[in-house]
Amino acid sequence: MYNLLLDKIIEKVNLTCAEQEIIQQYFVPKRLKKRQYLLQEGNVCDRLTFVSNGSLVSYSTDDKGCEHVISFAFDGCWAGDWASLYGKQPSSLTIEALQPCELLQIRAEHQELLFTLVPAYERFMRINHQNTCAAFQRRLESSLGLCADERYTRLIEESPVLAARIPLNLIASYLGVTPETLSRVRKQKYIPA
Amino acid sequence: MYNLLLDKIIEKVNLTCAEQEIIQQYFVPKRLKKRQYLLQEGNVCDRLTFVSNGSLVSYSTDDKGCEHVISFAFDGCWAGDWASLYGKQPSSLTIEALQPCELLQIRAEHQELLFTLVPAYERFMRINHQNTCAAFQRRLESSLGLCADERYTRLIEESPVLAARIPLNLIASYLGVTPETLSRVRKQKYIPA
DNA sequence: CGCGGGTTTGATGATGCTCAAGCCCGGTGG
DNA sequence: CCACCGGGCTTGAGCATCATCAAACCCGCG
Repeated sequence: MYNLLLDKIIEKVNLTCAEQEIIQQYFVPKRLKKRQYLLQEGNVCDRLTFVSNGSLVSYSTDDKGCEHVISFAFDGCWAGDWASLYGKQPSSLTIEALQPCELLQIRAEHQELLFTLVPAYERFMRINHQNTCAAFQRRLESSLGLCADERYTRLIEESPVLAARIPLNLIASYLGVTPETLSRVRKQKYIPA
Repeated sequence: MYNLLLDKIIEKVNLTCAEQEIIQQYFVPKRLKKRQYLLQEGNVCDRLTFVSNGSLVSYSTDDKGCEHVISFAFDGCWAGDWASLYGKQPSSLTIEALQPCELLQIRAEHQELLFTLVPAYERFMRINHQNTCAAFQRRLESSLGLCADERYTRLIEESPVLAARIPLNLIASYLGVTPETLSRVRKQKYIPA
């Protein structure tokens, strides 16, 4: 259960056995069934989640009740509402299990402790957040600069895994279009004749 | 020149005088005139920039030559192409001075050194990147969930400073609409009669 | 077998873009 | 000092993209 977590960290920084022990102590396991919520809009997100196994989706809900997918998280990914977690504000996101999940969670205040106890963990998180920023930036670039079919094309180029594992209506939401539009884009793309 | 930089860091973490000295040594000053480029699309972004004074805009350019503003940076802000800086890939962004700027820059490899020499600096950057993630997330939420006039309304609520200092055509680009559309939105909003 | 979620298809309509022109205003040079 | 220029902003008309609404379809599952 903890193997993937430690592997992912060791991929970026060195950890002694003792440090690995400490890290494990602060991450508590949690299971979610399909369709269960990890976080609901309005609650404060007070812990960071690592996905050992399964998949999660984060989405915001607008005035009209429409849901907009902000991100997905698969095995080895991290999930949470960054704005809530680091701003101590109520979450605007809902996070839900797309499949049965095995998760590892650390509470925000425990993570602060861990940063001090294991500096390498803090370094890991710094790197992790750098990559998250980079990913968000790229996402914004496509969202602002490309039209529907280009966004879809780029998505399947860059994240074939995602395209394969996620139902089309959620991919549509992630791309910022309706399922109908995505359907037409795909038709266009694969039956160009 | 270095005061604002150190202030911003000390706002989040403690620094001894010796550490402040070390940090200063790695940040080298640079001046930019209005309209000058800090980074051009295609080059690798190999340094992180702190704005002591002035303002910068980062934008990506699409196939048709249209520019899409990704972010602004004012006094006390950080700028760079995260995807390029942390992914070692050619930048898809151009960064340009909107006003004469006084900047402080640190090279990526020097920053790695600094992380080790001054752990508090690494902590600061971790926090800084957390906040950047949170900001990107909020931006994506409005971009996906709100229509043009709602995005503009939220912008002037949340960043009146930005709305005051930036010409409308750049705000339009930041919001993902054309200047014409923004103009009509503003008319609508302030002359509702 | 029938239900229901996800996907597709079609017709219609709104939002926001494009193109084109005019306006406002500050800066420059005669 | 004024006339001219140019960039930023506004306004208008027509149009493309994509959303909406509605219905049919497909297929796994109870």
